[in-house]
Amino acid sequence: MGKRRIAIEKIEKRESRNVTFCKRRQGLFKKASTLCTLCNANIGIIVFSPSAKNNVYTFGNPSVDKLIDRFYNNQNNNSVVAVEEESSENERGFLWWDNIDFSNFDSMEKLKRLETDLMDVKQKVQNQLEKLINGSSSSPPPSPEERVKEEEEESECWLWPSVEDMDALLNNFDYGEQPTSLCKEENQQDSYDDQELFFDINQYFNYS
Amino acid sequence: MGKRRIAIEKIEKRESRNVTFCKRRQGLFKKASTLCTLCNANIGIIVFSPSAKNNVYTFGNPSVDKLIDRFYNNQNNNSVVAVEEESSENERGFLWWDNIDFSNFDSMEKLKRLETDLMDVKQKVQNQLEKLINGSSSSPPPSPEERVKEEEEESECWLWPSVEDMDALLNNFDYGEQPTSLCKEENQQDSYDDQELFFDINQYFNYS
DNA sequence: TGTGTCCATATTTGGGGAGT
DNA sequence: ACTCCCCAAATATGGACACA
Repeated sequence: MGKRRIAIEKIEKRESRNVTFCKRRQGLFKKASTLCTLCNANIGIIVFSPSAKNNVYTFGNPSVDKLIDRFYNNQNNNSVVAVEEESSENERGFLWWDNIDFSNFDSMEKLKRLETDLMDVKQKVQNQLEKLINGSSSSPPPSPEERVKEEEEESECWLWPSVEDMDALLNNFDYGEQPTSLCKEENQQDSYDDQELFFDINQYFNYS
Repeated sequence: MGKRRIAIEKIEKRESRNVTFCKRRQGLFKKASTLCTLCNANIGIIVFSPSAKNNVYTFGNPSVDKLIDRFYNNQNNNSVVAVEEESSENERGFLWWDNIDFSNFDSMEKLKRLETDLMDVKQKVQNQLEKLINGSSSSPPPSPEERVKEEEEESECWLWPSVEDMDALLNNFDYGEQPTSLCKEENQQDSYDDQELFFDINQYFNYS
């Protein structure tokens, strides 16, 4: 890639070698960087310099530490999941959300965001539902059977929990009609934060 | 470096993104390889694929494990020049649901399935909520190390450490991907693996 | 020793199409 | 989903020299 072609073998001249090392290392990192950006990938690189100082150069998106961490964690997950996979009898198979580690949502803040996003999905699903129901001539037209089925489904309002389910959920949280009630003696101890968020969440998951 | 110049920003078209990822990943490893040879350096690279399969590709001369090991042992004694790429995404990052192509759910059958799964997720969210509310101390207390990690992670995509879009999210599913093999100075043979299990659900998603 | 600059040439890679 | 091929256009980088 230069004015001259060079054999891909160790560069003997110390001087040239260092210069080349410097240039190519930069090039490597740049490549990694653009790859990260273009494909939204995560890359970690560790380079041990051949120089006397033996400096270590690293590149990380995100940090190398996190990537190494994830690297090892993934290996674990893989084996775990792989094992489970064999014992999976249902045709459904595992879907990613089966493996969400909810303990990661260790703050209302995080949960709140998840919930907000789910709301978004919900809306989209409903839109799609509408499309399917209202002349779905654009997409693969459902068979007459399916059509019937759709209508049935619709009346059931299958998308989100049934009223019963909703009640169960609310009860579960011992939360009741919070929106209007002023307070719950029992739960007073709970932080106000929780209460508010609670409210929000219920509202989102509620039927609309 | 192609027939056309492309902006260095996330490639939106999934298809192109994957192709580019494939090409550039190979290019990156090749660069690393020649650099190793030319300058007698030691390089380790970990690349998390943005694809649904979440393959993890690694390059190591010598093995990635040894390099990581050496990396940590050397950190204290040698200067480390690090280049940390800042995440280009907004703080929220892309989440899988941002890229769902709902037009793929062209039948009640499929939509129904999505819905069922989402319900599951919802339930889990609620459970987590419950845990948070009922004394956060009850939930499995993270180790000190993990705690620190969590805090660090928080500034980034809260959902998953270093996971920013659907592809990445699917990662958590992460399975079947053979523990990366190490490759010496040459690109490793990418494993073709992978299960059908995911295929099913993935086909519904179109991260364009 | 480690980088930056210039210039000409060696490589890489986007597009498009195809195969596994 | 991931590779490979072809080809042209976009980059990367030797070699030489300069700077800190």
